[in-house]
Amino acid sequence: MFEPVSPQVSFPELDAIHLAFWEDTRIFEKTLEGGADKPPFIFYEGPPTANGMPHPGHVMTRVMKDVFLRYRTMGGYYVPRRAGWDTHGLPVEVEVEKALGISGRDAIQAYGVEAFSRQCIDSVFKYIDEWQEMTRRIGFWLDFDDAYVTFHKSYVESVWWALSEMFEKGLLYQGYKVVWWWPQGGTALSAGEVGQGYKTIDDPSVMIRFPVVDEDNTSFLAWTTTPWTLPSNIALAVDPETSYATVEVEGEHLIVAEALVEKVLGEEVTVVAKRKGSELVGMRYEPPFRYAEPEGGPAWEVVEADFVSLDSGTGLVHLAPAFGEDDFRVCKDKGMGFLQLMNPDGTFPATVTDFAGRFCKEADRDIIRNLRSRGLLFKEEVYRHDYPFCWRAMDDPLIQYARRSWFIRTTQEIERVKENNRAIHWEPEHIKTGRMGQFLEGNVDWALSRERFWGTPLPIWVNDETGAVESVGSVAEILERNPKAFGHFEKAKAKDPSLQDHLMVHKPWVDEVTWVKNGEPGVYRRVPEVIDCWFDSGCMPFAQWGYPHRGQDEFQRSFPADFITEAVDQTRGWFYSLMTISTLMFPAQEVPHPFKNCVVMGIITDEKGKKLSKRDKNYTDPLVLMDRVGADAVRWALYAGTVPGQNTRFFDAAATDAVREFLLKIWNVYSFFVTYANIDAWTPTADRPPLSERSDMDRWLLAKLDATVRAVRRELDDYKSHMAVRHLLTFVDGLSNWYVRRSRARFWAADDSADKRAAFSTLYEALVDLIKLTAPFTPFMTETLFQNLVRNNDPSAPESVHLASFPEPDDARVDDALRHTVEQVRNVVNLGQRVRNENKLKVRQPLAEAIVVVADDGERAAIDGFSDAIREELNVRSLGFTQEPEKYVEFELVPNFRVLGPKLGKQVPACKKALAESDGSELYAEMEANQKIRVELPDGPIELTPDEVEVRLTAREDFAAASGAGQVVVLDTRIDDDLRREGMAREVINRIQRARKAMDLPYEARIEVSWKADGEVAQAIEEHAERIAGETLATRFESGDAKGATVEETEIEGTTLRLGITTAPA
RNA sequence: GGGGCACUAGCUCAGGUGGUUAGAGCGCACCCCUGAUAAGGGUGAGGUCGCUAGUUCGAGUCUAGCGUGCCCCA
Repeated sequence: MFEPVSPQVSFPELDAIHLAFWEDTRIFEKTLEGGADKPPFIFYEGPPTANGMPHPGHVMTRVMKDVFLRYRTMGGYYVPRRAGWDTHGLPVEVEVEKALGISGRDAIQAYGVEAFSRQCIDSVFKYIDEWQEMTRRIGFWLDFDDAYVTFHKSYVESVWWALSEMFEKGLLYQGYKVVWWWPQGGTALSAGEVGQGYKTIDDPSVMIRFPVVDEDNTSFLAWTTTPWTLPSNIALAVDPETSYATVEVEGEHLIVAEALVEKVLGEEVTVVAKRKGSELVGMRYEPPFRYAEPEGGPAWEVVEADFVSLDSGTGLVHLAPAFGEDDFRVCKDKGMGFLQLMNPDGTFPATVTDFAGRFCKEADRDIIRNLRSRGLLFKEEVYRHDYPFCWRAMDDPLIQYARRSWFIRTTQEIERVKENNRAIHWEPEHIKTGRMGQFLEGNVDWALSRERFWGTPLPIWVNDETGAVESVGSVAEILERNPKAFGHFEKAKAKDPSLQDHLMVHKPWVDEVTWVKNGEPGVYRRVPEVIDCWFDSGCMPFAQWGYPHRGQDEFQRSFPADFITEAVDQTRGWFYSLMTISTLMFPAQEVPHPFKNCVVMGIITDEKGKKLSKRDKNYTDPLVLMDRVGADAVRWALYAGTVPGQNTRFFDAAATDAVREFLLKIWNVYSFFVTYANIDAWTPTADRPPLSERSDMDRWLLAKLDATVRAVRRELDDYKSHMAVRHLLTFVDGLSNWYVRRSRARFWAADDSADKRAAFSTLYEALVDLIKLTAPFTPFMTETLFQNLVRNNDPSAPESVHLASFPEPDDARVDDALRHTVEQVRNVVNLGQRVRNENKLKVRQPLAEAIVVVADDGERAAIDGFSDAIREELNVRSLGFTQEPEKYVEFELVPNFRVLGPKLGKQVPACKKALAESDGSELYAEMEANQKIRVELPDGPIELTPDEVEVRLTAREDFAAASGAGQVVVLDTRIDDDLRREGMAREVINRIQRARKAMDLPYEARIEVSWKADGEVAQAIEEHAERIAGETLATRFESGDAKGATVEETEIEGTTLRLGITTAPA
């Protein structure tokens, strides 16, 4: 027996039951048992930051991870799933700053770095409960107990090891990086922060003379909106392809882009000479200021650059590499020198005698005045543009400022990174050559260091006297150099035992670690920087195990990963850091590594395509949504609606649809099955007729199921979950709307026939395989079905559907011809229903005949095999196949382009024309008779075989007929007395059924009916009394005064019918 | 400014290698069923596949240009 199933179901309630069940019985842990005997399937969890609330985007990546991991688990793999947390970086610091009500480096230092770090460590798991609950609720199995954490000492030591290796290989170096700098705050801002602070302001726009050396009375006219950077000028940039004109203006010669002459200098000028930009390159000029000599290379020359625009300015751009990213890049490429005449606090240093101590932007006016007084200023205007300010102090402008910074020389090994990238299976494919490929093409060295507090400290120690540099890869290496290096930390810990050991490798404690070396003067002290937290997470393949200091075996076993998935924003984030670090660290490893397959999800937006944001409240909290519709609905909506790489408009309606379109359909079939199985006491141990003895309908369902199994496996193997979803939907439609609908009578049958046993067996087998097939997608509902259908009846069955095996292809079930036939049959039924609809012939009214016209003999016979089904669906007494098709249809022969295209080439249009102009019926007859036809083409006659043409049938208009997909269905619309009375009888059945429903009778309840009617209706009832009684489960059905518990009076074709209905005594 | 992605029915989206009647769900209209029933189902209307060229016997699908939107970077 099965537990009775209500057609009404609350999925959220079932969720709660299964979550408890899985936890109580430790199903997740059991999927990991026997790991040594199974092939491993390695997954890396991209560590989220738990100091923000999870939102639907996180739900999406989590369910996407889960479906492939469950699939592999059921496929017999050992699939460990270790959680991880990303815990370093600016977002954490900002949260803490907010909580403390402080802001900026100085404020943090004033507050105390020690206390600040301790606040950070407390903050990183602020929302860990919400994260774990969301993860649990959505059904993503993840091992949180053993999570890796990026701030843990052993993790940090692994990262140190990686950095130290890179340092030894010369891959880690110090250089300059231009950042957006907040002078008043003394800190760089991240791109995200910069983006938040734009204001529209007016800046001076000045054109300055740069006198040409060796050309008398001639100046370059260059343009800038930041006069304060002029003392640090290094070069002028021109576009090599643009034409530059030397123009005579009031006795002097000025060089500007030819296209801008009129705009800049007016019409009253004489062009003296023209030169291409490339000819100007290398020319020297007098800089406007000479407070200091540039270092590291030549200066004050014209160079070419790719960003010079003619939209504004003069076509020559002043370059100050210390204060512009483009400037820096161009000057570095050309090997130019460097000059940075500006203190980090935004004031001019003493060297700049005229403006010493002045704040950069405020000095602009004086600088312009100075230039004017020396005759160098040509023109001054006001330039209105968007300029970034500090988002925390909107009066403070940001400036671009070159800072000393540590880099990883990724460019040195970039070809190997590219090779690795090419070997990875990206889903969607275009990431490989597109977003990631292009990113790698433009690769620059990884700016690694951050002048912040809460991060992995850069493990570089510099001798404060000799400048010698050392890197270390572990605490042990430090202790070798100085056994008492952490004495201060031990002391602090003795005073406060709550101090976590993890903090000994963090600021400020690690900054106190020093050592000296025998025979060497000076003390080794750590550099102040911490590192980019993307480097942390990129180290996770080995750092999660503490490798190489420990966890050697674990690392070997779990490297590289088979599968990872995150959203597209990780392309330049985690995906890049994983790939690059792995390439640099493990040069001998066969590509791809450290992951083989990567599914890149798009981002989730609201229904209008807008990014989800906490502030706009344009999404429902995932937990609230799940409590409303259940986790499976949310999961299914995401699988059905998201395609890798594509943005997804996810809104609550999609989850509601998922319930109706998928979950409830399966539930209805399940409920139907259990109801009748229990009535008949059918159990899985009953006799199961062999496949060969089952009906076409049964074998069709199982053939369809098998095709679905193959398709779903193929798509999941290929990481195309959205395609797998479509196959499942198609199967469920066939199961519900064809198999069950057509087979219901077989389940009602009173006797214990072989056919009924076949029906139960088939439906049972299909349901069980279906839920296994679906379990990775909707783990909750499928568990319900599995427990009741399988586990309840078989104590030896797996304890959970998630411990069961994923369905395998079964060659015995394959029957492509049968699947094709049923498609044809369903099409015939649809066409017939269309004819009825168009002719207003309700299905209740029987008709004499349906005539099917098809162009193919074999198909005709196959369809005839389903005659019963078609006759019932269409309510016709007979199904016929006409001998004279031309009476009902017109034939048209069209080339089979797929076949004829390659064969005929340019003659295809001629062939199509010739066929269209011939008499289709004659051609068809000829083809039927000879299995070939002859067609005259301009280039000569050709012969066509049946597979080279396609026969199209169109219904003639003078019949009640419909055509489509190569078939025509004609209905005989004549209704004689006999048919009409049968129709009336069906009306009577309909009225009694409605009354039963109104009486709320259980469907197996027997009734007694008395009826009263006149004329043809009475005659119809008498003729069909037995059938009426049978279908309505009436044990007595007789004419007479309508009396009973319920008396119904209705009308059938103008005749009054009175019905008296009583429940029959048991 | 650079790179990437997208543009298909009123809405949300599918459409592996180009093949001639472009699909689904929702919504809408009409209807059916009433023993899966506070469910289920059918039929229909609705599309110059963003625009313009090109390649091809044949383009939603390939190429180029343009337009619009989104994402990443600057």
